[in-house]
Amino acid sequence: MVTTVAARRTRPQRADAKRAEILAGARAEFLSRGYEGASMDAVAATAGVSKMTVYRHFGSKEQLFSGVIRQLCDEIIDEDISEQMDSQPVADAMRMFARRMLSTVYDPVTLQLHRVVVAESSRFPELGNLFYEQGPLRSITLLAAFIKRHPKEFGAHARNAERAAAEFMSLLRGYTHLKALLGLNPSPSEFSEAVESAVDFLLRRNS
Amino acid sequence: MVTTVAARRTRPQRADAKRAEILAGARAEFLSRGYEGASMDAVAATAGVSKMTVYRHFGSKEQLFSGVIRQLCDEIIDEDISEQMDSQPVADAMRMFARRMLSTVYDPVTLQLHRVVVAESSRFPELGNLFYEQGPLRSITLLAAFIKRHPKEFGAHARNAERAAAEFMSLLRGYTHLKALLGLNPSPSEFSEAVESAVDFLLRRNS
DNA sequence: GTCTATATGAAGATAGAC
DNA sequence: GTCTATCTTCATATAGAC
Repeated sequence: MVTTVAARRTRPQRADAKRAEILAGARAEFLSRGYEGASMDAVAATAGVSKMTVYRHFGSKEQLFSGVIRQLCDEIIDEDISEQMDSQPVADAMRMFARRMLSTVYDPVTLQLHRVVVAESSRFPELGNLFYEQGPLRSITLLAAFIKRHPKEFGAHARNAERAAAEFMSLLRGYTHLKALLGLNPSPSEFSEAVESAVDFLLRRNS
Repeated sequence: MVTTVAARRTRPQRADAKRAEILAGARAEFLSRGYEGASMDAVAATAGVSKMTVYRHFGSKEQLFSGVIRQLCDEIIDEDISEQMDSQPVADAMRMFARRMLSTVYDPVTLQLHRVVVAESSRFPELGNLFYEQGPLRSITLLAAFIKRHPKEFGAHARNAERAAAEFMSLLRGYTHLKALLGLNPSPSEFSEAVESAVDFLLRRNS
């Protein structure tokens, strides 16, 4: 009886561990080679399991890919910084928000995720949706809520907060983001310039 | 002698015709399936030639891909509309420029090209460069020149015309472009709102 | 549940006839 | 120059032992 109980606990745990290793291996493979370029052999090798084990856990390459992307979309979400933003001057809060955004968006993993999801949006339309909702849309919504909490500072922008938030983020991304996605190396000054442009836009300080 | 002369003209023309057909077939294949997903068998079948002919003309899949992307980058360039812009009020010229940009950027072929080039920017870095230079950079440069020709209307923006032009285009793209790349269908009102936001930004009409 | 070994097909690239 | 036929490799997915 004792051994049975132990087995009941241990076996699923080991299975979960394998599952996590497979996901980790698949993540590396899909991010670096894309959906078509990735091979299930390489996934199994990287995860240190046999290919059969991969198929037992995920059924097919498509389902494994979907699992990897969903996990990444969940992980990449920024922590909610609304409280920290509310405890400082509005302009400082905006700059803080902007810098957090940039460090997330230009993280190499985020860039690769972006490339892969855009590339496979025809084959996996629901992943395109998921990526947009968990990424940009969350940030826009969070920023819009902040704007609404400070109607005086944001003036007319507060009356259309979602639109203002999206425009702020668009100025923040600029074409620097596209350059990074295309493999060009943006110069560091582009980031600080983008922050100032976006903040000035929302606070109407047209220098 | 007559036949020789005729042959001298005809053979290269036929070879060029085949070459064009191969490029057309390859374009369809690469745009719809991506680099890895595309097959040389399918390219040959779509072009109506044998696979050997494809290899005679282009040597390898990589070279064929490069040829296709280069051709697309050349074709997608907008005609120069500077003269038309100069012959009307500045605000109207900006709206015209904006609408042209949008119709180019949201063209299905452009969207697919964008997806593929971003996806393959690691394997083909020079194509990432080319795409940026022939696409966004050309538009930014053209718009910056227009701004410089009208320093009075653009005020402070004219003193940093390249930056102002890039910011204009960033507001114009907004997140609508990303949504389109992710397979989400933007609502029509997003386009006209983006045009007004971008124009208002540059002309400092903060409504 | 996980392994080794394999079925089955398709890919990129080439040989050799004409 | 273009074709048919083929080489070689590697892919996804599975069968069967333990």
